[in-house]
Amino acid sequence: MTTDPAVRVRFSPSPTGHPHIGMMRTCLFNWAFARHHGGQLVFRIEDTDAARDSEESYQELLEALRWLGMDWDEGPELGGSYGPYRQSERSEIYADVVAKLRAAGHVYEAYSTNEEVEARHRAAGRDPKLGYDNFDRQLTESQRAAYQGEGREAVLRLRMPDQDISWVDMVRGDVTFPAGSVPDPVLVRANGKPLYTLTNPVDDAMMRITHIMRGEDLLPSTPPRQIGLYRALADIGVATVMPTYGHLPLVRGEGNKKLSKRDEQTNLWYYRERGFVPEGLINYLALLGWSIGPDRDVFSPAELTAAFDGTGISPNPARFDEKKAEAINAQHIRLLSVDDLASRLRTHLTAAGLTYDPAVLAAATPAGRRADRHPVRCRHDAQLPFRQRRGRGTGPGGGREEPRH
RNA sequence: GCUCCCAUCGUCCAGAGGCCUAGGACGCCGCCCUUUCAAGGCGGUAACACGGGUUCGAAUCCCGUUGGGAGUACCA
Repeated sequence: MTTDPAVRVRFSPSPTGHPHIGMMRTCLFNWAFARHHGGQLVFRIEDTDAARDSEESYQELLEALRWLGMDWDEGPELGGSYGPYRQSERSEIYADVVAKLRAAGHVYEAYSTNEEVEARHRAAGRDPKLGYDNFDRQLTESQRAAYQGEGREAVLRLRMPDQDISWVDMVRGDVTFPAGSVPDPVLVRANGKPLYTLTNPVDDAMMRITHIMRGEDLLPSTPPRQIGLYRALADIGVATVMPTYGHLPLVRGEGNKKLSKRDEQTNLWYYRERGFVPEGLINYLALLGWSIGPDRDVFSPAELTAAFDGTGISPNPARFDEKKAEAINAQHIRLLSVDDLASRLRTHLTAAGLTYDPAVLAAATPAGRRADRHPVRCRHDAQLPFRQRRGRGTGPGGGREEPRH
């Protein structure tokens, strides 16, 4: 395999639930990396789990990226030369790859149930929770026929290479998994539908992805399996470029745990509703595992992409600190022009079902920008003049509109 | 259990062997400014997990311990 000098990265979420703040951070790093290097960002939807994926969620993902101002070069709604970009539309491609893998002997049919695997571990005196034991690798024709005779349906598993698997991680340096520590993964379900374990590496290979930056939560299982599969894909001519991996530190919530989907703080819209501006949120997110330079933490998206070359990413997990996020956001708000802020305020006023008077808004905005942490609070300021006019006869802006900027 | 990852103030980041009596930011605590709340100014609080090496010299390199996290699905 060769190393392709042009940078091609991807953002490949599954459309389940609302846009997750951790996911957005992952996308941000990929976006910044692509923009910095003048490369391409491929936006791909991994919707191979019909039971969990939803159209609403997909639409929210699009809206999320647009709101944050992260543009992509290939993807749904846009096209590109490696499409389609929704995995649910790529069935024939996967079927073709599977046929080749099968012909080359890289995959095999497995009939074992989890119970049978555990029973075998127990019988051999091993920990029953060890995972799949690669038992079906050496099934004979007659054994296979017997299982089929019972009406069992097989999953397709990848024959993992019998060597240590190691790679140089962009964030962590050398990482090695000993041979035999990762069981043969299932690539295709018994019902014939491909799994993420197959589609993700296949698409990365076929879309010529050069760098894979994603969350650390995927580190223990995914890279070994993917590298194993990549070798097989190279063998059958599907993969030409071995991507470089970079595993980004986890974003944690208030506890010490990874941000959980049930926590409202993981939902991107939570921040938008609370008055975060995209610039502010992006700035804060970038601070989680990275820094633009010594003793500096306020910067624009443009400054981010100019500086973000993929080096210097911290390997340790970061806690999402809402207070600091708000503080960074507030600095961005103060950087906004009065007109700009006023127009953004309008959205919030309208969303809150409040009427607004342009004159009042114009008067309150400078004060709001000067003082408040986010537009939601400015909104209260914008209402203030009404109260004051009634109660104390003070003019719009409460006398605070003196031009101090 | 097994595999992998991580380890500097409460939190995030700086520090890539001597510049460190460890710096910035958020938070917190004072004071100043201010009709309120903010914002702003000034000051303060607070950390290199532990133990061994290597070295003239270690927050920085190596090993171990401890602690934390993640994964261990026909989810992604």
